[in-house]
Amino acid sequence: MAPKALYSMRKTPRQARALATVEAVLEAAAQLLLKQGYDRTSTNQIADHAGVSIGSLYEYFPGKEAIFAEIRRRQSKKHYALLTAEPVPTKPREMLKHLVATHIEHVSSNVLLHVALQTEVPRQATAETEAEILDDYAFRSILFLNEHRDQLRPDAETDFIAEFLMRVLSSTINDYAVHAPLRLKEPQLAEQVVDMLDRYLLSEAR
Amino acid sequence: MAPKALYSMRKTPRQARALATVEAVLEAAAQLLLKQGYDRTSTNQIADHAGVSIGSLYEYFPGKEAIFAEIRRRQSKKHYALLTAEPVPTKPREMLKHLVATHIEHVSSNVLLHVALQTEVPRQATAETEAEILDDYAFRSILFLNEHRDQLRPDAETDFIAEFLMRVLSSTINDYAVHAPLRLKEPQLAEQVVDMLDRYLLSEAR
DNA sequence: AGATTATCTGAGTGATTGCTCAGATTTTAA
DNA sequence: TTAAAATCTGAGCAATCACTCAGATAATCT
Repeated sequence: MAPKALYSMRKTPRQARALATVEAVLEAAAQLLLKQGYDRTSTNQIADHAGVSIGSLYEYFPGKEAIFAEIRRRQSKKHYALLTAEPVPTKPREMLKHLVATHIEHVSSNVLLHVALQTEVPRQATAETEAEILDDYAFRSILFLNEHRDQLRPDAETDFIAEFLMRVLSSTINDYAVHAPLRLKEPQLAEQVVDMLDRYLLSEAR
Repeated sequence: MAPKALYSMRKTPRQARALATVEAVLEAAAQLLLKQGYDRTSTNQIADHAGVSIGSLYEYFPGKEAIFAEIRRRQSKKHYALLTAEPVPTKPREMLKHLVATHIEHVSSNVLLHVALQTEVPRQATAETEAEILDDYAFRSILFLNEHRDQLRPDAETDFIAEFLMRVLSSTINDYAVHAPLRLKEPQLAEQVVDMLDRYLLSEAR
């Protein structure tokens, strides 16, 4: 028996109108998420707002959670695109600046949606996507760190540092997004994060 | 008309059996949260598991969310108790060690519950409590930082540093709790966090 | 003992929800 | 042109859920 894919799309739209249906559903879901939160948004309501019948919705999404998982997936792709858009700096400090600035830029581009996805939508629905991003993110970091191994703190393994770096970076910025979104716009924040990570990364152990 | 208090308790138990009821409800709610998640846990189910009638439950809690808000409140009190238990170090680096170790200790004491409260329970239900903790936390930090102002980086305001410090610290450890709970037990984690914050705090600006 | 207050009970209610399905409509392919 | 495939429709079902209430039981007070 085939296991049900709870968080991925049921089938890919082949015709233009089908694609429009899917887009409308995602758009409506995002708007309702912001307006009323996850719990108070029903699939029927999403279909209504999208101008689509509830049957059509279930043609492409196996359930409520899958809709928001797909939204999350798209957000991640945007972030990834920002991150790998040329030119990517190669010097450590510039690289850090790039990582931090990109993360802040991405989060800022739609703070409300970013926060809502993180605080309203059940973890499980976004856990897979989350993990994929992190893995890729981590892989690249390890490569990068290895290139500059000689300049880095020798008291911890590269793998640990790579993971640590990314978790500090992303969790801190997410935390500001959730609890103090206005601070995201202050250049001070990016500066201090970069400075902190730079000092941490490039200094000798004590 | 009195505004309904959605997230606080309806009344305080006066007799011993009433207190037992409340405790049983909280205990059952916590267990079910871990086993099935927030959405799939109903108030009737909580009452059943607690060996208490649904009516009794609503005698003390105005709604489902209030139950979990109370659990959150108690967790925070525990953390606070740990944090302020004597002796609290006074030297900056020792203070940092204390903050980090306490946070990790608290989170580790019941990782699953900590994670579930953060990822499953709707934000609103815990937002107030969350804010209270942070405020107190911040207030103490500012006091402390001001005492050692001469040793600190002069390129940022004390208020900013205090907030920054706490957000980096707590969000990083929470992130590990959610995504890599096993790492919490590695001494390496605490060491690196302390080291990073120490370098950041005590160095001159560039 | 009697009165008052606190606590407990649980069947029942009204509302909502996620989702199915049998068939209509449109597009594509032969 | 016509058959097949893709897409859409939406009334309605089965299940669930948070919560109430009218009255029973127990503890406390006078």
